[in-house]
Amino acid sequence: MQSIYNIETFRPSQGVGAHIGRARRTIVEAIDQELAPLDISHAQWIVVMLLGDGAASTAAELCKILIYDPGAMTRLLDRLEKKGVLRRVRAKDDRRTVRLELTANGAKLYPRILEALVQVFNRLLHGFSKSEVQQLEQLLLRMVANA
Amino acid sequence: MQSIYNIETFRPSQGVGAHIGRARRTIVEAIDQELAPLDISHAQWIVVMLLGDGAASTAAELCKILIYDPGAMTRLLDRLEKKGVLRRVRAKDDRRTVRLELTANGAKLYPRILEALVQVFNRLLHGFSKSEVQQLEQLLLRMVANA
DNA sequence: TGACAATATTTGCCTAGGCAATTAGGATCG
DNA sequence: CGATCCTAATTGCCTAGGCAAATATTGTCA
Repeated sequence: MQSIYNIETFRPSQGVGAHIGRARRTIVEAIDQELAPLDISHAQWIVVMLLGDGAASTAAELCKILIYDPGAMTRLLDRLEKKGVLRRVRAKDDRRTVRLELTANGAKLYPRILEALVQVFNRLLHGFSKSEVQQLEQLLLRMVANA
Repeated sequence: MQSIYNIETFRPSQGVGAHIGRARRTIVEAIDQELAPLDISHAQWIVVMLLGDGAASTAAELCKILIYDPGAMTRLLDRLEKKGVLRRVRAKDDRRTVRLELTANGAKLYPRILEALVQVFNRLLHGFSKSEVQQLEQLLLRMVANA
């Protein structure tokens, strides 16, 4: 299997990394604008999104998924708890872990975040066929799987 | 043109956004590990990379490319200047702008960063054909173009 | 079992980033 | 020319994140 890049010809600002970075910043910026009325930071709506989606239910899981510092996560969760978005519930089976649950207010937030995401992605994916979206997802998945 | 996602079936943790986020975090983490001996943060090596590559030469350009706060950029550049990585040169034609130049030390840093990037991307893109890499780049470009 | 490693979370300390206001230089157009 | 708007960079103030150490709990295995 040939190498993709070599040091003589690689231009970092034109490589896959630069494109992924730009795409990610574009997405975050667009969703932040969409969610501006909710007065919630992007780190915060990502967490609410993952909890609402059921993709994570503890701080450790969030940190793993997001490659995020546990100390910073504790404080991020503090802020969301103080806002009344979520609550911490000590798990019975493993008393080290704290289960995170959206409150009624947090649960109301989730569909609004979802709506913003759907709207932004449909705009950014305008002109894509479904198979192109799948292709994109598959290619990214394969990159991550190589880590 | 059909919509890609709709609010009833969209699972954010499985969408394109989540994959892009994961890929980006995976890349940054891998490069940070590779560059750990240089004692340089990822925000810093990205800047050195863009300067070395010639993709940017002023703070404003960096901010635009990176969607980054100008105040934070000033201080990031302060740190790199204090480290002796770059210097600020007031432009003659437009006295508002400060041109950024890598110092001899900064210029020595660049190939090491390049090497780390090439190594990491070749690993993460293992098993990709060149046309698949191009496909990935094109799909991401089209997303950003829709912004 | 008992020592020891591993995991989940939290706290302290320091660094870094976001926002808004400020300063300075340029561009535009009457 | 001059009033006004735009752009580049910086600063102050506050918030947020990274790292390392501490605490509590669970898993491992000799």
